[in-house]
Amino acid sequence: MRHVANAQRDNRRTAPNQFDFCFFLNLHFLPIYTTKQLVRPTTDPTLITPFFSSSLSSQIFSPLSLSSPSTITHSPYLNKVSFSLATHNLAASAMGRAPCCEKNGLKKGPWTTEEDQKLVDYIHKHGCGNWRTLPKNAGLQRCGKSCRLRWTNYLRPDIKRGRFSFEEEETIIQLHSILGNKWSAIASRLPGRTDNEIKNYWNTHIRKRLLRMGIDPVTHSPRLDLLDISSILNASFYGSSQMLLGMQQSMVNPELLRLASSLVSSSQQHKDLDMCVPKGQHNQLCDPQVQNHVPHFVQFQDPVQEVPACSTTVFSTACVSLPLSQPQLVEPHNVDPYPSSTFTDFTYQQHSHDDQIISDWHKDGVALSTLTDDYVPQLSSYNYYSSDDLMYPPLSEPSTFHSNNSNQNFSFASVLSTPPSSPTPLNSNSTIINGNNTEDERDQSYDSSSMLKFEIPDILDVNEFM
DNA sequence: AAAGCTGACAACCGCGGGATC
DNA sequence: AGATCCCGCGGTTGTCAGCTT
Repeated sequence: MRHVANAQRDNRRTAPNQFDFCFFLNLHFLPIYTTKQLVRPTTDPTLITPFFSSSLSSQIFSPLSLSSPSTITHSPYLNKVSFSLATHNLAASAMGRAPCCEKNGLKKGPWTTEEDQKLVDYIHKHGCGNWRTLPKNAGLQRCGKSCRLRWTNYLRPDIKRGRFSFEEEETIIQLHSILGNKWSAIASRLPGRTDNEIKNYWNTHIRKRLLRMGIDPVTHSPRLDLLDISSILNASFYGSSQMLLGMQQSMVNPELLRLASSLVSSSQQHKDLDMCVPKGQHNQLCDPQVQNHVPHFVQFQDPVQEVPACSTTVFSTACVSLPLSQPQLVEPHNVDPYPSSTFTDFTYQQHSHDDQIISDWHKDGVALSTLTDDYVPQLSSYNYYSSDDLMYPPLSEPSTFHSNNSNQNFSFASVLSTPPSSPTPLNSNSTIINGNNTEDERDQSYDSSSMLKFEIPDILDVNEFM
């Protein structure tokens, strides 16, 4: 049965993603101030007030972060000694692999507690020097590679297991938009998290979520081909009351309908990047290797011309322009266009090269921002965190931010992301992402009317930023 | 209750790059 | 300069638990 299930799973892997209607709605109209406000709207206006407060991230979700702190989750394999090596090797053989340890009679598969203890004891005494000789010296029938992986991904004492916080997830997404699948580089900026853990979390949570949102998880750009616009416009989708609610909020807007049609047409015209991509970057964009490192604000932009009153709002990692039905302009004052609280927040010393990449892209973002006279902002404003659920973007004015100066770029991340000089959020248990309670909570949260009708409370004086 | 499906994640693999000989 | 060794990385798989049908 198992192999049948796996075969079916494999088939699913190649199957196209089922379009999820609600994510289309999320995709283009959801303000992305930061996902936090939208994902976790609070009914307490005082928690909304510090909209541009660096302490927002820790405050905004406090009502929902009361759930249990991170719990240590132990490996399901840890106490399961019974492991069929023959079966495993058979499977490996079927996969066409050449098992690296089999020829040496070395054990593979799940680690036992005894093995773990041996490894830990040895490393505590001698350190983890030569992985090749370590297993022999430690009395383990494992290859060095296996020992290293076990140590680095599981046994290392500084590993922070448990659920990912919102801050961590946001950091992962931000960094992934710049670094691509450089999991180790991303992990170096998430203390206590391993690259494997982040990779798994990305693949099992974030990636799927982005896909359902119609966002290319590689480029972090909207992928119109992931969306079945025609099905959106199909009346059959009206079956769900929730969808209907969303439709009432989103599709009723004629601008949205126009946008939908424009998206359909523009989806066929995405090849031409000249209008927004400086020469010299074109080739990079064509290079899939480079694409991973291309912030999406330099990518497909053309649909925006279909939408009036779009502003140029350059985020540190997510260029978001918010379509407005009215040119309600908000110009943030006293906002450092290149604040130190964006990527320069990362004070880690490792991966200087990747830091340079981040820095470079930051500069590129700045450079691009200087082109904003001609720069066509990206149409979509989407929320990475809209998860699997309905998150209908508000079209109400207060929740949209525009600049009345096309040259005015400002980074929401600068004011909404993890506060500078505050490493604690990343380790905080206060905001939990993955886990039984939070996924459910998030589901409930998204389904709630407060989510669907998210608005910035009156107490937030938007005029202050106008 | 059983079968099937899905999510999650530990563990494996091959490959590439740097260090060393 | 070339060969080999070693390590780390990213992609992939296997397995289990829980859920759904």
